[in-house]
Amino acid sequence: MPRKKKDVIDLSYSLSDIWRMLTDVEREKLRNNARVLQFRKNDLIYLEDEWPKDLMCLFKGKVKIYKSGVGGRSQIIRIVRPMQYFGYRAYFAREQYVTAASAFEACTVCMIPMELIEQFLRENGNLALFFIQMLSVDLGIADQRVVSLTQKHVRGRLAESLLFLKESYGLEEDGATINIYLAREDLANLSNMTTSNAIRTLSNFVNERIIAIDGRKIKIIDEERLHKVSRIG
Amino acid sequence: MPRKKKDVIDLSYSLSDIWRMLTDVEREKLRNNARVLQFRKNDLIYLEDEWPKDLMCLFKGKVKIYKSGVGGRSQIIRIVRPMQYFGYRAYFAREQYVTAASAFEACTVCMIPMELIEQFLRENGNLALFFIQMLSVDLGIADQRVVSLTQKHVRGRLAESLLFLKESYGLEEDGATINIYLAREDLANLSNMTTSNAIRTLSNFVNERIIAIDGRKIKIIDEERLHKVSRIG
DNA sequence: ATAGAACTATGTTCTAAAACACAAATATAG
DNA sequence: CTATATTTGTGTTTTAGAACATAGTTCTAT
Repeated sequence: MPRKKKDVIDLSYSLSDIWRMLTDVEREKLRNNARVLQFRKNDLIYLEDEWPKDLMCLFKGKVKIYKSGVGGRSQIIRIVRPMQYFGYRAYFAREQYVTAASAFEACTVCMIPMELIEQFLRENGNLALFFIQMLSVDLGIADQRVVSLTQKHVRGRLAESLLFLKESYGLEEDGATINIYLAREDLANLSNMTTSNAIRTLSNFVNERIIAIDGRKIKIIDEERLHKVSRIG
Repeated sequence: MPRKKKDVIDLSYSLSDIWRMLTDVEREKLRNNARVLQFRKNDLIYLEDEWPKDLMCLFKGKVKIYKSGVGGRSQIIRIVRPMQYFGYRAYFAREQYVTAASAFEACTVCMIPMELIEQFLRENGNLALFFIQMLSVDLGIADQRVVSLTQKHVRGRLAESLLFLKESYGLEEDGATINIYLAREDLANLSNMTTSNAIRTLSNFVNERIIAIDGRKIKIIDEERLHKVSRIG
């Protein structure tokens, strides 16, 4: 499904976070081993139970990391935006993937063999700290998420997701419409609720003039209120 | 509240995971900067919103890492057993703690300044990998936990917690009693349910001859069934 | 040793959210 | 450009689990 990218890509820019920590020798090795792949909307990037091989950096597009749970119900664990790294946790833990990743929309992803990354960071304290920091931030978010998803009510969880999507992917030119085209089901899977509940609650938000919807496009009318609902419910 | 430990402790044994990766110079620095503190039952070890200073290694006792959520309801995020490290995530993420830690029972904890650890691992690839691996494993557990806590029903969540406690702290000499003395409330906070539900469900398990209870002591009678309940509910 | 506090147990009521059902509106493939 | 599949929207029913109430029991601190 994925196809190789033919255009020349400037890795020093696209991988700048990592690039700037490397020596010339390391940069050359990286250039020789990095592959850039294209994925289409809904393509799978990796699967639960696969063995991790590559560090992935999202160059373009939007990716969801999710986990299938009880009775096929799926939970979106985190979403990836361009310039972010993913797919490396399982390798470091010496485990198979416990999550799967798929493309919300057409994506360009850079794949770098994890062996190479591990080799680099054994010698490169800054790079090691970079990964330690990413993992630490993500673990903090995961801890927070456990409490939000289990303790907040439907309204609070959905409001939190909308704000989270806005933070992650930003707004369109009108300064109000969240820049992602999501099915209600994905919104539900992100917020730990049924699709009906996502639809219903979204309608309620519209009636309360907190948001406006036009098909799958969601416009935030009253961000203040949305924050409040996210906190209080 | 915490008191300094007077007895001499063999750090090379108690911190062996880290110790064996260090040079002689590093070991000397570690010895000069490590402090060993005693905590009594229910003592707080660190608090939400505090700035992290030390890497902590639990030498003796049992610790819970928890987070207070909506309406003061508390969620136990993870539990710590002897020889495990904790308290370092927030430092690496350059954040205040998002969790708190307290002692289930009398504990001995070794505190090592995080500045020292960071300094070591910048130069020591193995030590860096050690932390990367711990964080990666914990992040995988957290991802798994989000799904368990949100999708499993009360019975499944409680069964999972009992098995988890058994894995973490082991069994007593009889080969059946879980080696921890927990209030029903803690069991509830671990399993994301109300105390009443923990009590009621525990009673049900007793009636079904899956476990036996004697006060706070829980004996696993039919581990097979417990696994099944954890999966199916 | 004993009073008071905290914990455990169990029954009852209430409610948020899931499950189900179906119609209408949109996407997508041929 | 249709035809079919998928997604969205709403009303209704059901249910798991929270909330509440109260009593008995076991800690724990003085």
